[in-house]
Amino acid sequence: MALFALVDCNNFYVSCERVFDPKLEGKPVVVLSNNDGIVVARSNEAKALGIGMGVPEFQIRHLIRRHDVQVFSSNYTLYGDMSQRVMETLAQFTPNLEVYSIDEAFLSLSGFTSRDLTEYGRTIKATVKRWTGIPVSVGIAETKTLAKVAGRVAKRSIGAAGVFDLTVCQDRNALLALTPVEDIWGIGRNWARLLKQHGITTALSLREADVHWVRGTMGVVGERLVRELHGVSCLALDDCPPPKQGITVSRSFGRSVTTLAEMKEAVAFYTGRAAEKLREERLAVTVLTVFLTTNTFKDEPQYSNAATIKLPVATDSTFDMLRHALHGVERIYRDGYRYKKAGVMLTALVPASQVQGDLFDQQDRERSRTLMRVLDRLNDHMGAGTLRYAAEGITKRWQARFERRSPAYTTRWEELPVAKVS
DNA sequence: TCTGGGGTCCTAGGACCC
DNA sequence: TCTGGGGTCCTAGGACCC
Repeated sequence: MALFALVDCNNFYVSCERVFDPKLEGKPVVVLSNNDGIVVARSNEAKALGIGMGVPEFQIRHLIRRHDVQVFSSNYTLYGDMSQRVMETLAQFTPNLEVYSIDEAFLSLSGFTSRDLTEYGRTIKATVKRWTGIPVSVGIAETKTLAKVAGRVAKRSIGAAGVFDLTVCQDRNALLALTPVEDIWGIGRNWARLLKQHGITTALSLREADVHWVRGTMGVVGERLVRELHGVSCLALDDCPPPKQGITVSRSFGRSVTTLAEMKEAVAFYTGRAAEKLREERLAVTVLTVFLTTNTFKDEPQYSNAATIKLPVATDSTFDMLRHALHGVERIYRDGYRYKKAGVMLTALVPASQVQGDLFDQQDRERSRTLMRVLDRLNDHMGAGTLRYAAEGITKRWQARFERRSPAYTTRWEELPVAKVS
């Protein structure tokens, strides 16, 4: 029988901030998205105040002021590093580990059935807390979907204290009946609405729904989900993820961009970042898309467009990508609009080691590769942006704001936390 | 004044081929 | 009257995830 544990970091970004600033413990804390736009993580105290996920910051200012909510800009360098520490800790417990997202992992526990799994879950939870400072909850069940349900119980039930094993649960049906459909992994807003229209409101009623009807309305995804709720594992542990299919870098601007020159600077910057990620994955790109858009929330003239460029030869060189990307911007940019966002997408990726040559390719690939290697190493060691392209510009007035960002405690020497003894 | 960013998978429909 | 059938590939769009 298949057996999974879902390990989920509690309020992950908030917990990362708390590790380095314990005074935040017990207080309402939120972390904001890029550009300090919306709420992306809340402490339990912040949730209790009614602060929703994805709510724009300006809509909750009154709550922030009244309850002295601690607000942070997101610090992805810190969260990425902390995530890696958590995942390395989990890897101590099993080689069969799927890192599902920045704050979640599935562990295969097949073959562990002779143990007391709740006890094992507690050991995992305690070890992660001790080694990284991050609190997690653990859900255990025969399928990934049920492990998610178990994880939800682990988090909410006081008795569970952060660990819940569904396989030894006395009354599984009652528990599924207490799980609203919209809280099931794989059921989003649209499907929840549709299911409710048909009287399906809980995980239990979805499990008991007619499979053919589900297949007809929700396709194979829905059918798989119903089977998973029945305890039939359809989603295997994916412990060696396939190579990325696409790389996107896009940002909202800190203030509107209204000139072609500034737009080109922003796109040059995004292209540089995308190219770095591409080289990290040892991939090369064959299709590059540039897009830009005005602010759809505003009542003003709207325009958005994209240029897709098929490259003659797959490349991982920032210079190649810059040339095409900037040409793309020139093609789609229209004067007279206030732009809010732009981005670069790299698709149709191939392994960098297998790039197809081109008879008419005049460039010295080897030289450009050496240059890129030097550039990446330098930026890696000396800090991002140490060496960058003239096309990115100097002023960067378009750059997003992070006004309340915590220090990069774990990844920059000059921002290391200091312990003072008095 | 102020509304994120980066992904995956599935499906339907059209083009094209034999 | 009556205009094949089946496969593949690609793309756009819709759903979802964190």
